[in-house]
Amino acid sequence: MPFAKAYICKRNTMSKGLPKRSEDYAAWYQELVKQADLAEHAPVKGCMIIKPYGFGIWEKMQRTLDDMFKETGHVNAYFPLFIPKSYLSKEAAHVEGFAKECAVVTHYRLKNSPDGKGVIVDPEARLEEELIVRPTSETIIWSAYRNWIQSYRDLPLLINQWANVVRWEMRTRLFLRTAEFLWQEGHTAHATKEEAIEETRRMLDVYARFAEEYMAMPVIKGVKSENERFAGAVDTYCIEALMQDGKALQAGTSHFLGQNFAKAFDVKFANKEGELDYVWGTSWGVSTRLMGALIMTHSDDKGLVLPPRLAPIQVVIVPIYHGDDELEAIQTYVQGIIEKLKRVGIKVHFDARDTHRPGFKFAEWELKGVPVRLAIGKRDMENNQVEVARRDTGEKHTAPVDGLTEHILDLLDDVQQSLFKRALAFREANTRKADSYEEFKEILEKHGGFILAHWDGTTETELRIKEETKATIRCIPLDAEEEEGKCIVTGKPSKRRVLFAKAY
RNA sequence: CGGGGCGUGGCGCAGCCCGGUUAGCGCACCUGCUUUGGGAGCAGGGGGUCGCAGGUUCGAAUCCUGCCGCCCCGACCA
Repeated sequence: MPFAKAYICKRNTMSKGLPKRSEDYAAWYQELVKQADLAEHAPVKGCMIIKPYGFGIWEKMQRTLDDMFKETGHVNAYFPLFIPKSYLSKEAAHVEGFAKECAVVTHYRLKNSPDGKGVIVDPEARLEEELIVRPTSETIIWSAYRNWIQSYRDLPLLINQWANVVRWEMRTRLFLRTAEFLWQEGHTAHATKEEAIEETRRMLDVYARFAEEYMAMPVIKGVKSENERFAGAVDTYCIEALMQDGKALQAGTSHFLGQNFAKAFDVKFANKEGELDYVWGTSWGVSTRLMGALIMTHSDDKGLVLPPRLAPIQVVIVPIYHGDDELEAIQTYVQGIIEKLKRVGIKVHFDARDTHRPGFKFAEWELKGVPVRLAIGKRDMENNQVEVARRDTGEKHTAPVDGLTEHILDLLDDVQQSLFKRALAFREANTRKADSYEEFKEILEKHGGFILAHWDGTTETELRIKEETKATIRCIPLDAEEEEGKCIVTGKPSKRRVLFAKAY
């Protein structure tokens, strides 16, 4: 089982226990990320090292999403990390949005320091045009699309790229907000507005399906208010999830770009009638932030809790033995079990380490969130059974070795479903309606969570609420019912409730 | 950018006020023996330019000056 070995042998801290979520949620999160061996801080401020176990989860996310993108007709490509400074400024709202957090490359050479200590930037080697490290790739991609698109026959253009991007953030947190992060960004071009909007919505649905079916994380699909919209978009759609501490997390966004980038980069096509028109664009992305969402949706005071569909190790087997002979006997005995589990695609790891005792291993695999644990000792072998423990509830039972594979498949499926149901129940219990500003503030202070309230649709009101309560409009839910009401702040008429929360 | 905190073996810390043996503790690591159904015990062992640069002093982890870095909490953002 060499794949699992890399996940377990490199950890450099192993303290007993985590901070309690109820006492210090931020500390719990931070410690969990480190102790479960997902990531650590890099020497560069705001950057992180994603460790093998954390990256293993990300890889599963990537693979699943990538398949979903392919199924919906997209292909992958790769565009450069560096963007000429002039490109960024071609779309007015876009620069405006990103200018404050760009890393800029100004030189291309170092030289030995005159004092003999280390190296310095060679002042002779200044770039003629400075380069921006991409905070997102719309500009460089649309500059290429200009050459790729001439006719309606070139459309739609459905491209995705997996990449790293850099946004120089003031305040960072592992996975949730880092200066450099990994993501995918889809960039599509279409002949009609309707088709582009359809694409925007389709990819939003893909994200929602991924979040719910794989991450077991319920999300609310919605549209952003003007204030929260992506810089350069006409409309920004999003999926919003609720974390265990009652704060909202934007887990993915899909933008309808209108013709904004087409106009900025002069991307025109000839339609069937031979008339020239600007193409319609979309862009959509999810990032390693999903890791943070995953952690904060399911995990508990004992550690990580992973949904089976994204767990790098789905089943761990811990032998309980006296002496080397017994260990060997168990090892032989479980071979058959392991083979069968593998054959149906279950990722299984046999923890044969003789340097740690069972109790230690139990605690460690719980910390790492492995969904199902099997323990096998002499007694079990004699009775042809194993002890089965599920991570999400902590429940243990014994199961016969005969038919174990089917039993485990069912169990993994059950864990997956239960996690989703539990998270959904939590969200429902923490989604409340407020019909006055007083009530709104009270809910926010007492419970946090999502609040559905009427809003007059103006940025002024939105900003005032944000200023006074720290809560923001997470989205206007797509499935919001038509309901006559009055804005909780101004009393002006409103046709539907919007979703508020304090957010990450 | 404001406020707070911290830099001492891999990790977490003590020591610093009040300068003075060989810089200490827990975890981790290595060796051996006994252990193994919920985070093992004993014995032995290795590992440190005390963030960096100056200064004061017979003597600096400790006092002074300057610098650097990181983390946490706020204002902005996925």
